[in-house]
Amino acid sequence: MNKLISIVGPTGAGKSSLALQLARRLNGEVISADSRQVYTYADIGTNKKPLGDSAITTLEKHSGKWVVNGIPIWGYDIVDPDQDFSVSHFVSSALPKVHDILGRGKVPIVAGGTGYYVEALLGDSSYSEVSPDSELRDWSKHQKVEKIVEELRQIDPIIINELNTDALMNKQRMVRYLEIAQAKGSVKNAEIISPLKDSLEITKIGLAAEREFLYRKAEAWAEKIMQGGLVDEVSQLIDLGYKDTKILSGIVYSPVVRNITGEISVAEALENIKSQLRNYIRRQLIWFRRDKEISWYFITDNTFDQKIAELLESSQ
RNA sequence: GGCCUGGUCGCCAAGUGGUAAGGCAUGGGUCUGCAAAACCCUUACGCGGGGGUUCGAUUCCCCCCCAGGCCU
Repeated sequence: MNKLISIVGPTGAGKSSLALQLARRLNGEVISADSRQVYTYADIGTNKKPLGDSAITTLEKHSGKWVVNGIPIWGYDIVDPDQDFSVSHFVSSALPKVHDILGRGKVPIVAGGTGYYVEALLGDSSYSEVSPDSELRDWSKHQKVEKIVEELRQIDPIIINELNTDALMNKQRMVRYLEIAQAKGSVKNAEIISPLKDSLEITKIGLAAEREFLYRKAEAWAEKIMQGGLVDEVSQLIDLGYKDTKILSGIVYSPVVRNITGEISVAEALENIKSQLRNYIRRQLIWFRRDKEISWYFITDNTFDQKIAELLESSQ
């Protein structure tokens, strides 16, 4: 059975560098599972381009992949910032890549912090390919969740019973379910589960550390990119006309935009970025906690290198 | 030395003589195309300290402490 390795964990835990190491050792190629690294022109704020990483000796950018130290990393620069991108796009792009890599006799190494993307690709989480219905979405803006839920109940009462109360209060998700139900008759009908889980031997590696350590590391990174090119990157994105895109309204980027437009100071922007990163790390840890198949490695453990070495031995 | 204002959860901050809003942060959680998203839940037997009045005070009175401002 063919092998696939996945590496997950919160930002800053070192997923990419471990992925590169494993790729070199095992004759593999990396697939990035990150909802922000797919965008062109967003290199520093997404950490595609780590600042001051001496381990990186060569770096070539191509559309859809970068080649770092001779190792291909797929999933970078797939689309421009003004284009739609979502789980389904990710799986459509990554799944063929997995087969492609296997077909060349190499090992696919999926590394990323977007838990939903990783799970959808591996088959641990379902998704659907129903396209957004802009009319429905516009209409829903002026509706209450209850109204959306009622509409959904008319079409698909079964799903309503299966949903928990948290979901029923989440308008964004209810609109999506209604969208799917309207297109397919029921939410269940649209369910897609990736087949990878059953056709590959998957090794899941989780990288983690103490909360405080991760927070401090993320804060240090924030300071580094703030001084080292993030502002220029954001200015460039704005100049290219991408001011109102998803990437610029997300964490790390939005405070910089607000600083550039004069709403907040540099210091405030930095604090904002740090606080958003801490929050993000927390949510990532909560997400990955669910998957009991993940073997966790603590990067602060002084036997970390040794344990990784043992892992490499066993996966040869 | 005198006068004034203020001292409420980690931070910001409402408020009442009848038993402490809210925001942020924190922590937990949900997850079928926005997932670095969206949403849900969670946090002060306590309102600077000590007396007093009262059936009852965080809220009223007295003293003290602290912070800021002003005056001599």
